[in-house]
Amino acid sequence: MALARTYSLITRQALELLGKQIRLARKQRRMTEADLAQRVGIARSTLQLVEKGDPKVEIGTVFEAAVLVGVSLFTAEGAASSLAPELGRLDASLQLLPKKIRHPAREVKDDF
Amino acid sequence: MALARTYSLITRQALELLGKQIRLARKQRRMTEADLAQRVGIARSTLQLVEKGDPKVEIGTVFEAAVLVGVSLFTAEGAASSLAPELGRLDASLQLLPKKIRHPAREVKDDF
DNA sequence: GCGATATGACCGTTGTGTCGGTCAAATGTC
DNA sequence: GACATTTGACCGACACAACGGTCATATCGC
Repeated sequence: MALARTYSLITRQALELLGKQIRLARKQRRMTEADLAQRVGIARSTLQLVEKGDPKVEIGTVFEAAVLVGVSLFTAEGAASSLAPELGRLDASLQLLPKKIRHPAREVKDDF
Repeated sequence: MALARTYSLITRQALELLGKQIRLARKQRRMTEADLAQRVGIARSTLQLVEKGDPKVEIGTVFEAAVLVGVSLFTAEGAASSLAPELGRLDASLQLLPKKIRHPAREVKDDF
């Protein structure tokens, strides 16, 4: 077997959180696993991994499942039909920075 | 070739947003692609997909990259060392709902 | 209670994402 | 300006995640 990849605590918690949000939202909408899976276009077994917060599922499928049950990805509660404004702001910020980083950051402070 | 999976606009925007946040944060920390990729433990080519917002990368790698450059996943700006409280709340909510959904939700309103 | 069915867990096959490499172009440094 | 280096794009091979199926169990509706 290959060496298992490791994930930070925050990553694992975020994954578990997202999965449970999806599961909760699905139940609130009275959908079965099979039903939601079909809507997302994935197998039921895959949806089970998603709701468990498995790190190895494609991010696109997880996000899509979230959207289909009404879990807002970046915006607070409900609202947010478009993320365009934020995208624009990010583009602007990126323009301000140099396109290439030279100084390969000798030592970065892992303060988190 | 197989039929390409489709993703909703919101999903695509969220993916692009997250990718650009990572890219921005990486540059602000003066890290090169190669540097960050190595830290995350993935190939540079994969990191490029992550920063582009490609839907088919593993969600675990994307989240890990985000964490490593300081992009907060669910909490607002900076803070948030632990997501435990939210997890607890979700668990509580889940307890309140029936464990199994019968009524397979004949028609769900796709209002989004 | 009983029947229907949703869920949890598991498994072999197969499609495909990841790797690691290359090359050209663009950028920042001196 | 010249050089070192980062970035963008691409590719074949391999590892492995998704599929979709099964089975046992537990739960809900009646």
